[in-house]
Amino acid sequence: MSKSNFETVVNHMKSTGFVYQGSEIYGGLSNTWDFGPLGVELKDNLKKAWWQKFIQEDPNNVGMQSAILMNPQVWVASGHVGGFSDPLMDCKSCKTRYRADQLIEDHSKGEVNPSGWSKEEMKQYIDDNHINCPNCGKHDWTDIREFNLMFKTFQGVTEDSKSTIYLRPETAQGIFVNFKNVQRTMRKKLPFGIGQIGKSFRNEITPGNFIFRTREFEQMELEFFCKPGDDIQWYDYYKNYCMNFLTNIGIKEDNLRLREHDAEELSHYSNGTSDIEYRYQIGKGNDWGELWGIADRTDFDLTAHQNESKKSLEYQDPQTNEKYVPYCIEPSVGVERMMLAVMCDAYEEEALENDTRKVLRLHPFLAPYKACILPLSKQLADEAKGLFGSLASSFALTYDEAGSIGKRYRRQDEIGTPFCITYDFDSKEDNSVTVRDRDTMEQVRIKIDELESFIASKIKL
RNA sequence: GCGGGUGUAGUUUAAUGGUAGAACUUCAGCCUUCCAAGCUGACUACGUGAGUUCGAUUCUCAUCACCCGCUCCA
Repeated sequence: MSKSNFETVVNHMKSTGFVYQGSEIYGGLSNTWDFGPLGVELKDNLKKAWWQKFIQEDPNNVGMQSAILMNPQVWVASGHVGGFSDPLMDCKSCKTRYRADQLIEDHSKGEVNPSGWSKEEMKQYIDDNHINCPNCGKHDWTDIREFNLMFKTFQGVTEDSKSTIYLRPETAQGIFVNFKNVQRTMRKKLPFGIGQIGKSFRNEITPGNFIFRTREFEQMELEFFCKPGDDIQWYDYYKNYCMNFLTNIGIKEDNLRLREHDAEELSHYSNGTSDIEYRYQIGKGNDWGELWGIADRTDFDLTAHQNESKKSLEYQDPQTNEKYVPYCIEPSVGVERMMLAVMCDAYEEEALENDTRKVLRLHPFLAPYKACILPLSKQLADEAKGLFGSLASSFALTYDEAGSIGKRYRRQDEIGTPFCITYDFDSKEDNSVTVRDRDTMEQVRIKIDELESFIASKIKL
């Protein structure tokens, strides 16, 4: 049993139909990846798992799906237009890149707060105060360039600036702006949560590491609203809940850790932020990578939208008639990152007597195919296809008749199929098939009538 | 975006200033009654573009992509 490493897993995903390079036949487009037939199944199953555990099984929570394109004022309120664009400048001498505001803050030891300054003001301050490159000591700066992380596009046929809109950089704001709608129409009382799964877009300065950081990605976010003061308990609750979710879907506990942000790292509006990190083992000295962010965002977002929109986002307590803006706990996770973590822990090269077997030990709930239907001989192909037809409406299945039976088992091992169902020469007589287990490699005889409930019982989360 | 590295079939690779050979994979046929069998055959590659040259996969330049750092985050 050899330890899987990141590179092997990436190669495996590329060569077995999970992920392809984006726009490959045109030379690619940097940091875009397409999910193949197996990748989309796995990704979909991860989303189903999240939805089941965070929405379906939790009487407090409901789901929604907001539009990717939103009124630009949303991003003013959230701080993504303006404050969140990074003013970057490079040292021409040693080519190191800095954030201008960071340089000024560090230089003044925190006494000067350049947030809200224009880039000209910042450049002026840096020149006036002779702030030199911390790396090489020279004063040879490029101009400051605003780097906004939001993708811009235009709404309407004419490309004038009035119709400039953005692709959302996070799904959360779509929830905040619908807080009242959901609360009223679902007749929700605090505490309750609203969850959403969907694509977000960020013009990252440095994307990379395969699907770990891409400019287009999919988030699963829950905004859990509660009474101010109750936030600490729910914050802790969700830290645990998320951690349990991950181990439940097959991520190894040893490869997970919870890292609490310290005071300096903490956003000014946050009462606490933790990252669940996974040991991706990407590159050297970069073992741990952020997987799931859990933040106590206080009433920051709802208050910001209340101020910007001039619409009340207060909640009235039905018992006390007290009115207040709720606090919010936000567990936010990237689907692709979760997929990567799951794959890294599932992949194994298992040494057998004469060879090694590549096997993806995916939780059956997540497996792209729940079972593969195999005729023991091609003479049994018609019967096996009939069996496929009778089960395909219940599960994602595949079918294979090419090559030896052992070869076909191994093909399924590589893509994580938990069960192989072999229709043999006795099947017609005894109305049974052989079910071979991916993990134990053991075989059991199962009545065809009982096959559906057998599989169903094995693939639950 | 900046610095460094890499680029030959799906994968791993070989050779070469005269347009590429293999293994595994895949596919077809034969065979095969439960863990990568065998036999026969087939498909598929010099990332892209330009330059030098009689001729370039090989040399030069550009470009694209990927990897490692800087930075950031789900």
